[in-house]
Amino acid sequence: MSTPDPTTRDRILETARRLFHEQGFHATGISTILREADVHSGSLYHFFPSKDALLIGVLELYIQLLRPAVMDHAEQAATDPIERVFALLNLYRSGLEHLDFKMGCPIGNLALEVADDQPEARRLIDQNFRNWAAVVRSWLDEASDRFSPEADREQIALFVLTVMEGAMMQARAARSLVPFDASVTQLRAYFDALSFAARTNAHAHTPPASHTPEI
Amino acid sequence: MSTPDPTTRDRILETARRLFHEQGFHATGISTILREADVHSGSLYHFFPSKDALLIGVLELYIQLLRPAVMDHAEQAATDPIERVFALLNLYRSGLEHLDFKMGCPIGNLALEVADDQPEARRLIDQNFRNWAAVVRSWLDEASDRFSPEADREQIALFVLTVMEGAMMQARAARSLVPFDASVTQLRAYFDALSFAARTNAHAHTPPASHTPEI
DNA sequence: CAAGCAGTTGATTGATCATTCAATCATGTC
DNA sequence: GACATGATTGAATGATCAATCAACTGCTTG
Repeated sequence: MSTPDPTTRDRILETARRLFHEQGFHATGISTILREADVHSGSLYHFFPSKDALLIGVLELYIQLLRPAVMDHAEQAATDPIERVFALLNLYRSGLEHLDFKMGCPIGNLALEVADDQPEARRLIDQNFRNWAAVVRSWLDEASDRFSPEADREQIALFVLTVMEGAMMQARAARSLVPFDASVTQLRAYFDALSFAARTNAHAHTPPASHTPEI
Repeated sequence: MSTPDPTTRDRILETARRLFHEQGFHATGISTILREADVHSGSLYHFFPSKDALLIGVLELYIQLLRPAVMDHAEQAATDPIERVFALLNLYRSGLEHLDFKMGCPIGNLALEVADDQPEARRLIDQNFRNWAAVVRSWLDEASDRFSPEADREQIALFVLTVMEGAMMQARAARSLVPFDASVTQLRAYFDALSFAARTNAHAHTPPASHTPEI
């Protein structure tokens, strides 16, 4: 009912998306995609002129999936905007656990595998990252009362993405949630400190914002 | 003088290391390694029985390179242990800039590309991460006066690695230092907050260490 | 000088890679 | 029912992949 008749194109995209996530882009052969999607090569090349074009299609699919497959679940898991940030991180934590550390963030995986000779794919990976951080940013803005006016919420949103990706990478390598939980715990402590600073920002004892590099 | 006759094995390892970093593991063909190292296939397979074994050799090489090629430079760039942490991050920043965002952290790249069917490689990637974090941990311990006793310096060291890897990934995707600098700035603010909390830890107004998940 | 052996040569293997394309099928239009 | 168009079939292409191996070289040791 909800998915009455997936198009051939959709079946190719979904299979490629899954295999790129499971095995990586280079490690996934076209023949495997054809077999698992139950499609012949001519059909694939009818819709996607090359493997690179297929990757672009997958990255566009991920842009569409961000809200329904990721962010909606985080928003459902918590109502407080700050708690939504950590609910989001917890979604990725659950993914690690359930898939036995075999797969990390699909965009992160592609980000490090896709070389510079695929500029369009690189651009779409960047767009995925920007959209992800923009949702976090919107949550932070909802909780603007818990940040001091000097706190750069755009930077903090990028920082949350940084922590998620770095924590996923370490957890996969260690096949353990320890580094992931450690990173999230430290991020939580930072958020607590920011909130504390916001509550006492009229005083003189706020931590100095020194060492901020020129950008 | 300093490198007076690299052995064939060393030449293979160094070429493979460079190409894996530039292009990734799967994207690098044996034939390319052979050409650029000026070696014939039999010689390569005399030392390394398979491409996977070559990857293991490269990862062991990286373990050896950590101190002389990375950490020594960070220690030379700053004497204060906390500043060494940020000097280390600045080394990676320089790498991004210098190489036009084409290459990130070689270990991080491999961490996301190497699948679970190469358990020995995965273990060595984890070892590289652990050694990296252990050096950071040793610096944090040197500056233990700037952390409150409750601050978990082991977790913080893992957190620094998380931030480095996540920031490198985002910077590469964006082809911009903005997300990298944003992440480092936020990490610096966290360190400042930790230091501030340590200086005032006798008071009642320290941020609550709530929401720490059980591990 | 003989024997042994680590190291090297380089052609060759079969498998798999991404991609092509002429033929065929399904569907809607005039 | 003729025609056009989009979609599908599936065998075939040449390139490249990792890996093999018998022959050969140069050095060391007795």
